[in-house]
Amino acid sequence: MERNTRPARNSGHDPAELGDLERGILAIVWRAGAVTAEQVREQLVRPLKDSTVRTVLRRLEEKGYLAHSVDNRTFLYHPAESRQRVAGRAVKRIVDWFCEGSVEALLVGMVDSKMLDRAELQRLADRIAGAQKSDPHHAADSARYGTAHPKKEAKS
Amino acid sequence: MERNTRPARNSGHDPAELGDLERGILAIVWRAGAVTAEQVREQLVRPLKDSTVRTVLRRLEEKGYLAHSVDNRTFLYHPAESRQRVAGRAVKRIVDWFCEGSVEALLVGMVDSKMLDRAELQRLADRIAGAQKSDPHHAADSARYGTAHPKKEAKS
DNA sequence: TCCATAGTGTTACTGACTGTAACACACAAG
DNA sequence: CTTGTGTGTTACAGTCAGTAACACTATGGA
Repeated sequence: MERNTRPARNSGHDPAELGDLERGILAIVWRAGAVTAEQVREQLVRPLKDSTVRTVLRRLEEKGYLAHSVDNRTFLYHPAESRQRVAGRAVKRIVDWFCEGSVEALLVGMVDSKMLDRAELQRLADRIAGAQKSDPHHAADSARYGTAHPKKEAKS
Repeated sequence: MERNTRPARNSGHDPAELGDLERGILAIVWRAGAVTAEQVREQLVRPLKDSTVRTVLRRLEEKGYLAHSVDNRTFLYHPAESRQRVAGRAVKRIVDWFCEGSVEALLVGMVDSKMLDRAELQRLADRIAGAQKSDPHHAADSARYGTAHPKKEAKS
């Protein structure tokens, strides 16, 4: 009888449902492209035990955000999806829940909350339109939006 | 020492951090405009005890989503913020977390995920721009984006 | 061959949060 | 004063994230 007694926060697998640490680690992986648990650990601001980092990485993989390949006995984690896609899905959920599916309402809300002004929105729309037209099949980019993080040495 | 041992899922107060029931009840309040716990209960699909509903309403108020006035000994809950604003904030968080603040990256992700096509984005941009121009100081609207829900009796 | 090392797999505990609700208390009406 | 009706308080179970210890396993050198 499916007792819906539990919060079931993570039905499916949605980005907003990540904890701070998970999100932080996910961000590190996205920036680096591919990293080992050790490398992730090194980039953390807080000192965490190695097993902690690995547990989180494993959970992120279980949740579908990461994937890994084995490079000579060592796990090399890498994104399973681009940040943009994940963000897009997360936003879609929000739009469905809070704006009843209306993207317009969302954009209005953003402009409304001074998160975005109409001029910028217009510019973005133009740029997106342009980008789409000139490159209709990009999809897994990651190093495009000025991370500006010198981390790079992620052992590629 | 502030042990950051706890998940602290709800730092501040963010919409994505709401449970299903909370979200559902919040939606009901948004639709109705102002309701009593009893009315909310009536609109729920699942049969919940009156105290359950009231607890959730109180929690939503604690979290800042709702506010209430007392109408002759009875609480009348109403939204503390418009859906659009809440959605806007939620999206902002996502953009900050997953797109490093780049709204453009987000929009790209949405287009990318087929959540939005560039033509529609353009149309929306135009409409928003127009709306903004004609009414540069609106801020706490709520009943503007065709909820299309026959409010009263919202349980349609 | 055998051990130390590096890395993985397993298991677990704690605290926070949500869903759900019982129970006690207060006040208005009859 | 009794009875509703509605509020305030308290609680418990389940889930999840943060955090980590411990066990296990190859691999390379002594």
